[in-house]
Amino acid sequence: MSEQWVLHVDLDQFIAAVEMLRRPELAGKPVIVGGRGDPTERAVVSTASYEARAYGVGSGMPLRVAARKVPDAVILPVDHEAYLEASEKVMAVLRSQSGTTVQVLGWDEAFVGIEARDPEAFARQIQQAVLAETRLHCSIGIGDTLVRAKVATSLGKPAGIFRLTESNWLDVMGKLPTIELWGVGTKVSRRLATLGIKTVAELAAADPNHLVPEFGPKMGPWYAQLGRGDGARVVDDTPWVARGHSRETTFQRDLTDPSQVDDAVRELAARVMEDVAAEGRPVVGLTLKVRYAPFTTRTYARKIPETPDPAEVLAHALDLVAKIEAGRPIRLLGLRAEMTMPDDSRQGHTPTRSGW
DNA sequence: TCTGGGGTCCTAGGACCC
DNA sequence: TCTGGGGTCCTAGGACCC
Repeated sequence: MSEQWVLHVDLDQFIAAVEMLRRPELAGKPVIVGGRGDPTERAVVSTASYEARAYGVGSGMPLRVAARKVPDAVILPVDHEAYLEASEKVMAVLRSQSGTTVQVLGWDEAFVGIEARDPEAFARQIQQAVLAETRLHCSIGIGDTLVRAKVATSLGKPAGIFRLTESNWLDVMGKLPTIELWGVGTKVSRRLATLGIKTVAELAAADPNHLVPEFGPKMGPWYAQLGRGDGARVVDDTPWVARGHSRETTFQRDLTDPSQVDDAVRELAARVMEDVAAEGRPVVGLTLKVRYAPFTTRTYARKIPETPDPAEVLAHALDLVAKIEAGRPIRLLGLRAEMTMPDDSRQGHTPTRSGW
């Protein structure tokens, strides 16, 4: 009997692997990709090769710190186009396998819905096809829900396959801390601990209503469901519809001059509106994000009358700039444009937390 | 030597209306 | 003079993911 399965395909050290493909001499070396490849600049690590991770370098770490930890690391600039191109090849391979439904989650990962008697055999076939077509290795999680497939992948890394279903979920995951769950980070795991919930098993056993006072009516029950590995079982390949677009820049030297801030907003608005225009949808809201040095972040948001006109959007953006605290040095400036949804409702694929 | 850039969603609190 | 609830909209902030 064939059954429905969810596969979660995740490329191993994707960005570093792509760099090694075009520079084979890097294989086996500690490779760090981040920013413009200059460790003296304000930037963070996008990906580190397994060799670099052995020194304690991970993504999100300041590039300067990473460079200090691994003095002989090869540090490369981020090359979005190259990763996008590699990603599209991988996704094409996944779609080309017969009977697959592919839901892309990012450059280097996707859910793949299949019907199979032997999902491990199917997964091996995918790994071989991806390797043959792209020379990239991937790990695959197999699950009866999206959440279990996603979590299973990390147990199969690197280049492995792991199956998590209702029947072995608690055996495998029960004793692990809640932070191992996808969607539970440092803050939430700490708040769960104050309720006496430290492990996945404890979360799975929690009464959803007991979590509502702490996390609210949606998130409370959702965390309880996560603990059980429960959720959607069907991979949804409906095309993605973006809710908005944003651009951010971090200034290498803090900005204090208001005219410089104005110029920066003009530039960000222009770049954001390029993306918006490409979709031909109007803008309905704006958010300006400011990081005051050293590390306070404030957001200023505003609904605006629906418009597709970049000049109008810019005018509203410059209006928001007036809210910036005068005289405080600015380190990061971001601008986000929210767009209408088709039919003015949420259509297309919506991987909301509650939906998963 | 402090902390990127692109996203998503949820919650709280105030304003306002009936 | 004092003050009900319910509902919606908006803004700000938080949390998480890759």
